[in-house]
Amino acid sequence: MLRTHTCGELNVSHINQEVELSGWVQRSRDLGGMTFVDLRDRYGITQLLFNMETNALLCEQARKLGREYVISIKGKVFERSNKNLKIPTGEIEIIVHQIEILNQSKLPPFTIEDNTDGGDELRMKYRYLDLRRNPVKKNLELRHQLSMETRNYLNSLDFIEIETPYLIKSTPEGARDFVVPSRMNAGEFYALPQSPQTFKQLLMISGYDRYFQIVRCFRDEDLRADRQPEFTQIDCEMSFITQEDILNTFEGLTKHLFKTIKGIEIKALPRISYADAMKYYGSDKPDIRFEMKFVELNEVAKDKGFKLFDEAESVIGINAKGCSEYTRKQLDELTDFVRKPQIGATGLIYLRCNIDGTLKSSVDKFYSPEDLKLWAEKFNAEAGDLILILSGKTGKTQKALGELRLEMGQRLGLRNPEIYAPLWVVDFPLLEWAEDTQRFYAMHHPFTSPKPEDLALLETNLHAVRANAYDMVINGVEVGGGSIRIHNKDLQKRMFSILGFSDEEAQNQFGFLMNAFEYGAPPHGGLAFGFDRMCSLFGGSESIRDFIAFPKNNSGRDVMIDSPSTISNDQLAELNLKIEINK
RNA sequence: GGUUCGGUAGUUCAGUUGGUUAGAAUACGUGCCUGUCACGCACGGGGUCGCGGGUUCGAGUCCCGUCCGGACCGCCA
Repeated sequence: MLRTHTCGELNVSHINQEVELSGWVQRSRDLGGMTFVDLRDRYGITQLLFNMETNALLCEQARKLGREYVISIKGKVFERSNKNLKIPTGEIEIIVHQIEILNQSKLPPFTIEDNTDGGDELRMKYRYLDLRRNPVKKNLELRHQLSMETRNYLNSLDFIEIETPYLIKSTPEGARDFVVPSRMNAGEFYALPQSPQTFKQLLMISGYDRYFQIVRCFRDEDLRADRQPEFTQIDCEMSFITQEDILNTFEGLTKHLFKTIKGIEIKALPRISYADAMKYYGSDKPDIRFEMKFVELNEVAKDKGFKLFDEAESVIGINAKGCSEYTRKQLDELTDFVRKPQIGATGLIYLRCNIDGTLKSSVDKFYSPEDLKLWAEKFNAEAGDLILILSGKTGKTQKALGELRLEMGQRLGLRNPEIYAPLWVVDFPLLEWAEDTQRFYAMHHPFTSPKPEDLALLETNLHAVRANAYDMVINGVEVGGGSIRIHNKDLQKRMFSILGFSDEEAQNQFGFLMNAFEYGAPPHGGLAFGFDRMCSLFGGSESIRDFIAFPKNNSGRDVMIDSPSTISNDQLAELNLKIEINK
């Protein structure tokens, strides 16, 4: 062993002990007659002291140490005359009598400090240096704690962790698959799993009635700050349960994690239907840290001669409390915001509830003061409030107003990262109609069961069928989702046929599952949490990259190892592949 | 596939209407300094202004193209 202690554990109780420490040189402070060196390892920083008077040779040696040199020292623990109460080891220091340089270091391309001077790109290229920094280290430790507590909790409820294969079969539904060529089966490919969905269902059929897995999943889609091509899920499935059992079990997991990791007691999670989420928040993942619910104005705003509203399917608005003093410039900013192509509204109508009690709107011409008063009443508006109104096609307008609601929440400081507001969104539609391909797609996935009371609608109105599907949403982030699955072969076949699969295609792609349904499939269901998102949420960050040791960039590249890359002709030949790039 | 922002010292950034020798901070180097802990002070080295083309007497600055990176839309059952 090159150490008797770590750099984070020595304190006044160790005074006068001979110790041996190893680590990296964080920085040194040369005061002429004496030199201080901060020695760092995973556990902390310990100050080393070299004195010119007592050991000039060693002190000269210490002065030559560069940043990130790896050294091992022997010395004695002393109480400091000037204590630094900002760090746990700040009351002691080591007077060194022997030093060994284990390895030198080039000057790092960015400083290895909490507030580094390095930009994202450089930090990713030298990720192994970035990982030495405290903020990143804390994130990985948080991730570890979350995974441990998840395992503790689920283990205590008799869940067992079972690994499922990574080399599986490509299926056309859902996200694009990453594929892997098979050397032994020329011209054939494995696909990496987008999720272990079918395998966990098969485990239920095998009788492992409480399964979980903290598992890597792969999707070949464009990336975002909260999306990586490979990401981790807490994947869970249970048998002989109802939706209620699933919600309670994983509400319990969420509470357990908040309590053990953050020390926060979470109250019972509110449940709102998908329909209400869209109606009141314009989003299936509403941020309910703040109210600002949508109010519909159709009754009071239409048929008064204002063409924009008259022709709109929906006139809806939000009440931005205390914003009546917004300047023309601020209102213009908001108008520009909603008109951005990503939001897609055509314009923004406002109603100021002035402090003196008067009402002022951008559409005064068309409405009497009494009309405007009716509007204000709908919002329970008080003097000082600002009503912001959008109109148009219902779905699009809800979505745009949802974005505006989040923007106003942000501006008003209502999206406090210290506050956590989890909820369940339930009763999702089973199916989604796609105009471009003129067919239905499963909103969740094709194994999701319809609500029993909506089964009849499968024959009459597919748009209206609701699913036994649910999402957990925290602070506007979809952290998890799942469903009660279909466990009956005929219903599964019916589902595939609704999705446009021929019997043959369905049998070909999912025959293994439907066949299994014929051998005593229990009722089952489950859900999966986005583990990376969960980490970023607990860590108070928007980006999941900070919580992944070796993440990929926006273009799906690992800039450190420079992947993906081409492969040799020999490798291609072995795989029976020929590359022809179409551009 | 699209929108948008950015690329200047090792690093993070500033750089005015196109005009003398491209700056700051930090990091780094040297010297001084015996209680620092973001040590301090002094001095110093450090630039293909992403790349290519164009406009101009003159381009870091304007135009076109291209590469790279960030955020977003589409996409992500």
